[in-house]
Amino acid sequence: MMAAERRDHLLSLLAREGKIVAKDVAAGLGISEDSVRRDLRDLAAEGLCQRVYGGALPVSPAVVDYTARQAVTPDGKRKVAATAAALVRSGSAVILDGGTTALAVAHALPLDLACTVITHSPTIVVALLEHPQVEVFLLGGRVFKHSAVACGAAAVEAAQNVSADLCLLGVTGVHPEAGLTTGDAEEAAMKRALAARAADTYILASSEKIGTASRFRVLPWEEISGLITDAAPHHAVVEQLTERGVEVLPAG
Amino acid sequence: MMAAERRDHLLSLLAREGKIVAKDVAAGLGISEDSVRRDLRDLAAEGLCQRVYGGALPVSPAVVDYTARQAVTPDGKRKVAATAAALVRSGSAVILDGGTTALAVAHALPLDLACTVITHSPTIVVALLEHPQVEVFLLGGRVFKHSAVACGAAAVEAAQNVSADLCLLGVTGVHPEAGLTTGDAEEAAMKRALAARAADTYILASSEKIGTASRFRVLPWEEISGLITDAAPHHAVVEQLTERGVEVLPAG
DNA sequence: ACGATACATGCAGAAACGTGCAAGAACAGG
DNA sequence: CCTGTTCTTGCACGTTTCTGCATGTATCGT
Repeated sequence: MMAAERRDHLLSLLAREGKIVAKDVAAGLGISEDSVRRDLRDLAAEGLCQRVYGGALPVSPAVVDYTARQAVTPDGKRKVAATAAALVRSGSAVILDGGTTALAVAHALPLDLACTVITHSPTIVVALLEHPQVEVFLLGGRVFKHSAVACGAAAVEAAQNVSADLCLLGVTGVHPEAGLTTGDAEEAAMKRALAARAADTYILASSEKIGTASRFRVLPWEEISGLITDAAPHHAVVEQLTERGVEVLPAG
Repeated sequence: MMAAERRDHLLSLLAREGKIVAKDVAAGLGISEDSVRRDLRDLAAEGLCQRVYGGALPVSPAVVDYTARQAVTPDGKRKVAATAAALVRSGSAVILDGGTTALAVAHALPLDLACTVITHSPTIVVALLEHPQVEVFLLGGRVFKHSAVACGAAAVEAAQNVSADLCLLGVTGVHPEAGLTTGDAEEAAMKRALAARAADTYILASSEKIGTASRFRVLPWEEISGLITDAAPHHAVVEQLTERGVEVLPAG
């Protein structure tokens, strides 16, 4: 069991169980509590968990930070969402990812727009309830608390049964070398499955995502139709992407 | 149960119930009252709650969403929900219907309960995000705007792939002759599909539903395990149901 | 006013913690 | 192949924190 492996184990355990008890993990993995404590200390230093007496807890309970994120939609996300919403034509079918930016897109859709939205996010569904003309198809599966979307084998399978004109994907990292990335492997797989079911795929990337990379690759540049961002067109990373042939739609 | 975990528990309990009784919490968590009091003292010192004799209250009673929720969730539904929530055992799998009563059940589940909830309601999923220990499986399908649940062939098919110990169904009509009814044919079919996947099925029926009937039959009396209602046990219709062999669980 | 209950405080055992240290593995450079 | 370095890991030790109990005090309901 290597150190990095242990760290991953701890993080996934934290995501899955909502807490970590140092003693139990040590016993479970057959390593000393000291190592567990050391790892937890490091993770806490990186802001990936909150150290408490006896173990660790998520930085802030998944729910809390989700609702908190939901409370305020930063200006950048709103601009990106508005530009993305403009891509949705009346009568078309669009696959909408989960996450706060996608949620902003749902809110940004014209109230009288008639289209079909396919999503794996219950939050998006709830948001679209106030769009009477929008037909919603929900992809089911195991719900990942962290991002409040359906993931896993069942969700991917459900995605195989739909097709759409457009797919709007959120990611957490947009990097010239690393490509489009997100922090969870299951989510990455789900996003790939969604993108594969649409004729065109656009990435929603508010400026703070530009130039950063997360752990898991979602898609290579070749497989997306374009990137929607509010970052300045002359931004170094954006220019690099344009050179690579990525179509960048400026938002704002 | 770690100290930090306990604090979180207390805070969420406070947010949900609007008050904390030290003795009850101590008994509920199986810890000494001293620990609870110590925690409450600390929380009060941080301004996160207001210490009072016997327990604690929120810092500002106005911000408690409990009161707001209480306003929209009638007393009857809350009682029914609480009784239904008590049926859910730790580690079990429960199918939860859509609708306001089922939503009340989701809110009534203990925050530290570990179980699996299967539902076709995005609203329920969102509500359960604040239950870190609850594993949620979402059944996808075409979303019916009227009741905000997934219905139709895809949803019924998705339901075929799950099994549960318990199914909690809401209906709009409970009538001795007409049986259990609801206002939409698709929803009725979906409820049937859900009930078929659980070992036991209980009906959530706040008192205003008793004695009324809607257009579409959901299930015959024989196929349910019981009825949870806040209607008086000597209510004419309830007595009739009891005579028919329906197990009635009083909520109150 | 009085009994019952809740409370604060002090205390002791237990558990968790941080730190220093040494043994071992991985690795680079000679 | 050897050697020095660095990193990791487990252990030992002293320290801190937690928790339940006991004691005495404060507060509540009647």
